[in-house]
Amino acid sequence: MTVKTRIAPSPTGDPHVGTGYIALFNYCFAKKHGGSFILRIEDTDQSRSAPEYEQAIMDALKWLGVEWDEGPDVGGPSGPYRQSERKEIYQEHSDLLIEKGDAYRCFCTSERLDEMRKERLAQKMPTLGYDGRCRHLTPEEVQKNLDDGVPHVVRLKMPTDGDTIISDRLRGEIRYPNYQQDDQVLLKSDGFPTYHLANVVDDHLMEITHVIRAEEWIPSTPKHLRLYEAFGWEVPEFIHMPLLRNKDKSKISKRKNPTSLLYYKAIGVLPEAMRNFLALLGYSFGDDIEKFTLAELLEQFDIGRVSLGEPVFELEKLNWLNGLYIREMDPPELQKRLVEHLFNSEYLAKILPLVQERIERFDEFIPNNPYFFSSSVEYDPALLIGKKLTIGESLKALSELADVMDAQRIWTVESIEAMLRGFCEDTGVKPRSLFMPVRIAVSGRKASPPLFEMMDVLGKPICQQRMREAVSNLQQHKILVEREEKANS
RNA sequence: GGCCCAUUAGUCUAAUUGGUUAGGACGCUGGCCUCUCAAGUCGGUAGCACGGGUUCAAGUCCCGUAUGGGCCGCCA
Repeated sequence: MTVKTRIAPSPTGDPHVGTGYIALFNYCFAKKHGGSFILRIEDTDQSRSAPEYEQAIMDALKWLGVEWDEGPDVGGPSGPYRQSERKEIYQEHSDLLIEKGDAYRCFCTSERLDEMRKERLAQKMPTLGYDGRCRHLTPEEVQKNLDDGVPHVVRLKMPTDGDTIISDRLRGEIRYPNYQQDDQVLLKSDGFPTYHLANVVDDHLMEITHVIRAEEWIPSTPKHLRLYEAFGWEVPEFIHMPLLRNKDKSKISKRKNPTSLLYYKAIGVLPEAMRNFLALLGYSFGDDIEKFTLAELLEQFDIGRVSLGEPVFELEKLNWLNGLYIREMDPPELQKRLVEHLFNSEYLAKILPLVQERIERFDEFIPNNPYFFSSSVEYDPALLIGKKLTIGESLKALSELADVMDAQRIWTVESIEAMLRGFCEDTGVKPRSLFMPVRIAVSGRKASPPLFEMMDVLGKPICQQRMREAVSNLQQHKILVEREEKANS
């Protein structure tokens, strides 16, 4: 048996450290066993997927040093590798299941489902999933709905008794009682598959032998097993990796942590350090060795050495590792990489038009514009309070804007201006009140080049992080102010 | 609310067939080095969540409790 693993990211956001993390382990496992590793794009959510994100994910994985043998860009024997291009395959498989009686059409509206969920949550009912209403529709009723053009989904029929046992390489056997599994949607009303169907069908057709994915998938694995069984397919081996955590131990999230690989690249984390650091989360090299190359890791890799604790994504060790890599670098190589990173001609060419009118001598170039060269900025948090706004209003605006910024797909002067002005229209906050705090947040200065141009040059990852920092700074400032007021009254 | 996963210092982890003064690293901290800082180097700090069992012997096995987390979407 040839080992085959995959990373299956969804292009719905910036390249995530978790994707890099899981990709790294899939890659190592495949290569260690002389197998292959494939990249599959899971873009079945039409409303959220975007080609820009797909490209960014591929670039980020390459940056990390994780290379795939098959994928949308390089092709391969099991293509296409983009799920949006495999729609018919899923529909055929869905039809097959309906024919065999393992799946059924469901005509329930999302409104009804929402209401049901809310009610059950309120009543603290043990099961929150689908109640199976359409499971017992007669063929005539189904036909009538179909004839009437009622939108519908296809659901998997789960067994109502017995147990499903998941076998996990790291965790042993996990037993789930079937009665509490609801009938998962396989095909959405837009004809696209959900993760569950697409994932199982593709893993089979692409001959994936080992599914290495995050822990959050454990609860839906019984559904996947049911699908393999219904199709009569051989089940791959499951390996559920621990989930990366915020400092408060919750699942890593962009509100509490920079989660974009682009950000780490932007602040000058070396890819070899990032990869080394990611490997260290949940994995130990052995022999007390903490710094190792990809080749060294591959040499001794053993998936059984993964520990199941919940690793907190803390940057101190990353910084230390990065320093180690910098110190060992040959000075010419270091110079080359530093110039590429911070003083490349493309970057300077974007900065200069903004700075040209604002300097009188070259020696002012960097000190007058430190925000272009340093990843963090410093300022008085009180400056983040917009004109005619209270602290609370400013905080709300900046925090909401940070969310809007996260979802911004295209980062150009025009799109940034549209985003900021659109935000003002949507929220009723005046540009006069908003733009200065944003300027402070991204540059730390009251006087700076024009905001949109400056944000374009700084790039999305840096602006995002500075916005998050601003929100956090203002939050702390608010607490201080409130405490003072209390003391005075 | 139900189910599931996890639990070694502030953080990442070792100890993977029960036997160690529980090891390493980051961080923090002290000394040395040194024109300063950093780096380097030598030291220090701090841990088996708790309670029961099994055993000559438990971080390790079993049970319970607690804590943290995940999932319960026409998201993935």
